[in-house]
Parts: sequence; structure tokens; C-alpha cells
Amino acid sequence: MTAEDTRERILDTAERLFAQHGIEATSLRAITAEAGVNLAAVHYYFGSKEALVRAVFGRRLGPVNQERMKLLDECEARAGSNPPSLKGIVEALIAPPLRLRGNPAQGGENFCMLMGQLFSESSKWRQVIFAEFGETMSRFPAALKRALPHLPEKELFWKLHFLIGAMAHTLRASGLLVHLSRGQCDPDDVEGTLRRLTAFLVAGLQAPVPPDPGEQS
Amino acid sequence: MTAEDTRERILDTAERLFAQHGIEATSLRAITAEAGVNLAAVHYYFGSKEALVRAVFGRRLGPVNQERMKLLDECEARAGSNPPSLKGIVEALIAPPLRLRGNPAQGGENFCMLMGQLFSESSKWRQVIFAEFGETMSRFPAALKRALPHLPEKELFWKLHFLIGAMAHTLRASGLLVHLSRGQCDPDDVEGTLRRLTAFLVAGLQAPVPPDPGEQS
DNA sequence: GTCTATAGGGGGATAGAC
DNA sequence: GTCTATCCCCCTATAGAC
Repeated sequence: MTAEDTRERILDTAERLFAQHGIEATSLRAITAEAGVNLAAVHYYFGSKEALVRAVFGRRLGPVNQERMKLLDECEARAGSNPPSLKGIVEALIAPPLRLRGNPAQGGENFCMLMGQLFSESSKWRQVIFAEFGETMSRFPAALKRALPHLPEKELFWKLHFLIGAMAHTLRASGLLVHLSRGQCDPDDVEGTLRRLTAFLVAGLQAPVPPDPGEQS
Repeated sequence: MTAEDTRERILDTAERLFAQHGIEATSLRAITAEAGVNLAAVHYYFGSKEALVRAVFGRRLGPVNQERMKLLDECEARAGSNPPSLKGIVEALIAPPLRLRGNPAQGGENFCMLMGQLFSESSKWRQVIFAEFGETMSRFPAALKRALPHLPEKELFWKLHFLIGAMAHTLRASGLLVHLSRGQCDPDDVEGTLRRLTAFLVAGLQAPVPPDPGEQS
């Protein structure tokens, strides 16, 4: 087993166990035992658990976010000087992490679930992970604003918040859906999931915001 | 300090710390230190950490789920023999946990956040908590089925899944929304949150499911 | 590069004095 | 009912042999 192998085995096993049990609940001992490497190897290659977490996310997050930017660019180019399509924006945000599920070579469903758990981790780990994101995420509120020019910015953030919740839950809790539907729904049908979730979210984004009954308008 | 006080202080403090840091990450030592009681008191009153978790949820979940059933009953009674309104069903599911936020006497925003974290806890704790739910949750798929009679059951479960994700994220991650919107959105406006989330979700539920382009129809 | 051994801290749980 | 003291476990991290 080469040194590269050891490093990769640690990353792959950590990714899987983090996804299955959460970061806090996964010990370095559990990772090294499953990977078949020595406990001290983690510290030799990464230095600390926090650095390992950064490495696990750093390895996959770049490609996912680059793909998001590429899809968003294409969507905006298609629109020209018109507002970009909501469907295109939503797909640019959702499709790249969701498609990891059908792609074992790039982390498969493990990193997909891990991304969905992002908002569930304790604030300490969330901060560590958000730092790996860069400024990618600021482009989506801007694009949504162009697609929904008449919607007040405040309402746009509410809608984006609901969207993020549905996306994260879909990435994270596929097992729950199978259980809930008694096997009728198949989360491994990635394009079917994307089609349904996009339609649901675009409708939500387009829905008029009901006025506050307590306010004069 | 009476015995009742000690018990309640442990429950209140555990509820708050579980909500802030997650169940796994909260130690009995942290709870007893903040509550100003002795570590051994937890074992005297509850017996174990798992029993304490059950007690924390058992105390509030009953009233929340009873309120859900009451709202659902009213919604179905209003409809008579017609299909119940989607808005009524969605509100029956979402309003009771969300309104805890404005009700400090019944656990305030702590238990509200705790309910939103339900799907984020490790499977061990999720099982412990789900056992406290009883059969309450099976009535909602049935009501949705009556409200959307032409939608295949499989599609209904997908939509319910997306709905649950948006609801849980809204209950859990209010801090993130404030940060994201730079203070423009106010999660303490409970009725405003309910109004926006309901409108978003009803639109998503009503959205036609796009056909699979690979299938003959 | 890989191992053993251990430091040093925290966790849940319990016994037994008061 | 409430406390102290303690058992025994697992954790991250590191030192040092090989």
C-alpha cells in the first residue's frame, strides 16, 4: 500500500463515516479502524481532526461549485439581456450536488449526503466547512433577483431559505423518503429527483407572497 | 429548591442545550453545570441520558401533536365531503411547532429548534425521538391524498418529503436566515413566517409533476 | 512512513456517605 | 434528595522506537 493509498483511504473512509453518522459523532479511531490504517497516520497526513474535515470537503467542493457556476453562466448566457429562467437557476444550484449520487468515482452518495448535513452540524464544524465554500454562494441571490425583479429582496431571502431546506433534506434524508413511501420513491433516480424537486421549488419561488392581513396596503 | 424545581431545571436546561448544540454534543456535565444541580441528579431523576432525551421530547411533543390533530380535524370538518384545503393541511402540520417560538411558557424557541433538528440527529437519537411521536404523522399523507386525489401516491410522498425539508430547516436555522439576509428577515415574526412558508409549500404541492422525458406517455 | 505506547482530558454511570 | 468520589470507557494528540 503506497502513501497515496493511505491518504486516500483515510479521506474516503472519513467521507463515508461523516456522511453516515455526522462529523462530531465520528472518531478518528473509527475512521482508521475501518480504513485499515494506524491511528497516528491521520495526524501524520493531516495534523488534526479539523484539518481532516477541511481536506474531506476541500477535495470535492471545488468541482461541485465550479459546476454550479458553469451551469449558472450558461443559464444567464441563454437569457441574454432578459431575466434568466428560474428553472435554470434552481437546477444550477441543485443538480451538481445531487448528481454526485450517481457518480461513485467522485464520492458517490457519501459526499452528497455530507453536503445535505452541512446545516445540521454543530456551529464549530459549520464554520470550518463554510470557509471552504468561497464566495460561490453569493451569486445565487443575485441571479434570483434578476429572475424575480418585482419581488422585494426580503421576500427573496425567505424563498431562498425554504429552497435550501428542501434541497438539504433531499440530499441528506433519502433513507427517510424510502421508509416514508414504503419503497415507492427511488432516490437513486437522480434525474427524476431533480425534475420533481425543481418543479416544486420553481412553483414555490413564483408563488405570490400573501399580504400581511394586519397591514394596510 | 424543591425536587420539582430540580427536575424542571434539568429538563429546561437540557432542552436549551440540545437545541443549541445537538443532543450528541451536549454532555450531562454541561447540563448539570448550567442548571446548577449535581451531576448525579440526572441519574436520580431520569436514570440515563437516553431517558432524559425521552423526557425532554415527551413533555412538549404531546401538546404539539394534539394541536396538529385539532387543526387537521377542523380543516377536514370545514371541507365536509369535499377534499380538504391544502392550505389548511399544511398549516395544521407547520403552525403548532412554529408557534412555540412565540410562546416562552411552552419551551419557546428552544423546543422549536429542537424539532427542526430531529432529522439531523444521529440515527440512534432519531429512533428514540420518533418513538415519542406515536401514530400522529400517518394522518397527514392521508389528508394530502384526499386534497390531491389525482396525484399518484408516489408523487405525493416526494412532495411531502420536500415540504418536511423546508419546514425543518425553517424551524432549525433561523439564525442562518438572519445572516443570509443581513437582518432583513425576522424569524421572530411567527405569523409572517407561517404565511410565507405556507404559500411557498402550497404552490409546490400544486405544481404539476413534469413527465419523465425518457418515458412514453 | 508506520508503528506502539501513553499523555491528558472528558464522557456516562454508580456506590455510598450524609 | 443531594453530595463526593470513583470506575471504566473513549477521545484527540503526541513522543519516540523501528
